Amino acid sequence: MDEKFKKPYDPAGTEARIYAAWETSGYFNPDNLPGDRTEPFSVVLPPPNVTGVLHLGHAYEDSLQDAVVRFERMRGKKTLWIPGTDSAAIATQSRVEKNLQKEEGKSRHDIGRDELVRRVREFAKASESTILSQVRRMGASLDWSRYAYTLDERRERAVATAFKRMYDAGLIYRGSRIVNWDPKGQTTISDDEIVYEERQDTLYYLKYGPFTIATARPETKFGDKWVVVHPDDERYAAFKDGQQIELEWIEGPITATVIKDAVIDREFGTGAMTITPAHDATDFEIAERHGLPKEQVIDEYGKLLPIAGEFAGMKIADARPKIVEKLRAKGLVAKEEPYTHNVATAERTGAIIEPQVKLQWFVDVNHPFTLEHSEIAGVASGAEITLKQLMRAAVEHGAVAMPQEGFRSAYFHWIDNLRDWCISRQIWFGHRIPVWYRGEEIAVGEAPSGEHWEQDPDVLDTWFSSALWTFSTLGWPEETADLETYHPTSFMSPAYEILPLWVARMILMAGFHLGQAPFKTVMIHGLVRDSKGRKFSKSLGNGIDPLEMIDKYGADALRMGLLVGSAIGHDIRFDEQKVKGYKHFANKLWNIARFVLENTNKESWSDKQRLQSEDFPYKNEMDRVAREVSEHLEGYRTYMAAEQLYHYVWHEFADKIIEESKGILNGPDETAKTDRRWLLAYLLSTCLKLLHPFMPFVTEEIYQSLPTKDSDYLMVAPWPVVE
RNA sequence: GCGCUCUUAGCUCAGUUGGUUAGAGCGUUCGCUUCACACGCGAAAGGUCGCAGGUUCGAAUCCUGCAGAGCGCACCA
Repeated sequence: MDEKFKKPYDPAGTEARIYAAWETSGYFNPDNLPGDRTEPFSVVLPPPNVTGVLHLGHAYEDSLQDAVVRFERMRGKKTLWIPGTDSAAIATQSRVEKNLQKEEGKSRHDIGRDELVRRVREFAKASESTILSQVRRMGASLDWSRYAYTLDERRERAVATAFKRMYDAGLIYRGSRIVNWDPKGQTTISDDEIVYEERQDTLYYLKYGPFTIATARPETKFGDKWVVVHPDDERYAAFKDGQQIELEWIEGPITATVIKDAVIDREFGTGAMTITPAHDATDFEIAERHGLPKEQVIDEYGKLLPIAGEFAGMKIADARPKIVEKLRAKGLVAKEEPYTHNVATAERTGAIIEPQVKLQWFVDVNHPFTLEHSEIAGVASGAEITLKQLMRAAVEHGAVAMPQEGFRSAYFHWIDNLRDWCISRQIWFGHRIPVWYRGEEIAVGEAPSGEHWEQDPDVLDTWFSSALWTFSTLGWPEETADLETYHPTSFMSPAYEILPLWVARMILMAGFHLGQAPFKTVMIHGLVRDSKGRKFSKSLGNGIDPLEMIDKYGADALRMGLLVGSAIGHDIRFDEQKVKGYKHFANKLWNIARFVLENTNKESWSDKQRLQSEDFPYKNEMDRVAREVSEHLEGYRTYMAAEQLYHYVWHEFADKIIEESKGILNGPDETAKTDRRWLLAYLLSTCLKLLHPFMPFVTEEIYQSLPTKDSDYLMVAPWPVVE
């Protein structure tokens, strides 16, 4: 027996060495796997932010996916797990900008676009190694030879190609539309990047000629020349659609027009409102329907424009009380009441969103196109379809299996409410929009030859490139062997937070560009929270560094602590005591190995002896566990599999079988001894294999000390096959 | 307003398609330096599975209603 077993298991002294050995073996790359493997199994890692550090959410995600990947690899599949990082454009740029301001007192405009982009790239490159080495410490069996970055050259090509093809199909268009403008970040953001916050404000009832209108935003009202009521509202039956009224308004007398539109909620306020098409989505739609102009009142910095008369140049917050004062003085305020409502804020910057009309690029989700080639169940090749319908069909007919009912409904609910996706962002770091202008001319896809072409200054929403991830990582748009073999990918396990942001858009992109699902099964997981159920956040100071947990208890223990007893899809409360418990379990396994190795000989491991009859129940029981664990893993019930193994190893194998073996091994019956030794060897080797997906390090370390092995590494040892 | 999830032992949670005395970890109590392991061993206490109905031979599990907790989406003039 190896001397190392005389001391307790030491994860810190083991894990780095084992991981390095795995990397050297080349087995993370499916091209090097032993045996004749035909059936592929592929997963892409949800790419962490390139400048980020590993948090417990990643740790959980890595544990979950690695368990599945290792299981499939041992089962003999051609298994590929692709690592990558995401540029997280807005987050990364704003971090560099913050540093620039702090260290040099400069803004991005001081150093210019090229210099800023250069610095952001540099910063991203410098921090890349941190997150990658941290993912390694979790034991993740990723094929590093296929590492991808959302902003590298190949992905750049994929993005430009995707953009062009969608543009040519009429699915990407440029238009003046009302968008979510973040005055602090100075960029548009998508609907999914908005967080609603409850605020206490005042609802002002203003006299508007014969009407009284309610508003929370008097500062937008300067240009309001239309008053809208519901067509069936009897209170306003006397007014006709299109009727003109002279009235006194903020800056003097104006001519207002009555409009009737069914979008009005008769119950709200007085049932009459004036509209500000340039700064409100609903108002914009009304204006579109009735062909009204949309005059800008507030600029990109949240300041009032000249239309606001003496208030021009003021910030909204400063202007509002002064405007109300003036309205009061003119006797135009009928009533004021406290008002609780939700205010849209930007997820990143926290700024209040100012809807603005802007010329932006959009993905049209309702434009019909012909899907020439389709492998998606329920969608025929050559079908006329919209992106929205395609996204729905892929899940509805099972091309993407979404076994969790609740998330399926959430997905459909999201699809049904989906509007066109604004994909342009007014920042500098990211995939620049592949469009060039020269006067009225436009070139899409590649830079055109000839002079005086100007590239669009905006960059693409980071989720545009992320949405291509399952196939851009496999070499698309080239028709690579990888793409042929590994797409659609087998499995995806993202957090529910990014179901719409990412999952749905991957389905959109893979559907349009390949006529395939991006993945066959998606298992959505929950969030890791602190012991009180709160989200981890900097402001709460409740962060837990997974690396610290690994240092203290080992990666195996952390993995088990995150996986056991946490049903996929539900939030997890992180419990350090639980992790500690699994450190003990790793040590228990270590001591089981010590006992078995001390009490067996080489023959016990190589000879396939016939078992004594009373030993058969033990073998059968082990085989039953192996079968159930396999079934659980096949159904992605990792939490069940891990728990069952824990229970079996500790309370059956150790507590009962080993205890009983002591008597037999010290007894007189030589045949019984031989059979028992064989049993112990059989049980240990089977348990190591079954536990390997969950606790790869300790199991591999023990496996390396076995007298005979089925393969050079446990990582590629054949999974116990049981009828 | 629409929708989703949860409510099981002191705490944190499992319990896949309904089937024998409802499980785990931690914690608690008692006893053990027993020759694999004190990162351990042995034993014990602890639950009318949120409440009320229903379906069924049988319900923690399915259906309906109610209560509480959390979350998402929409509206928000």
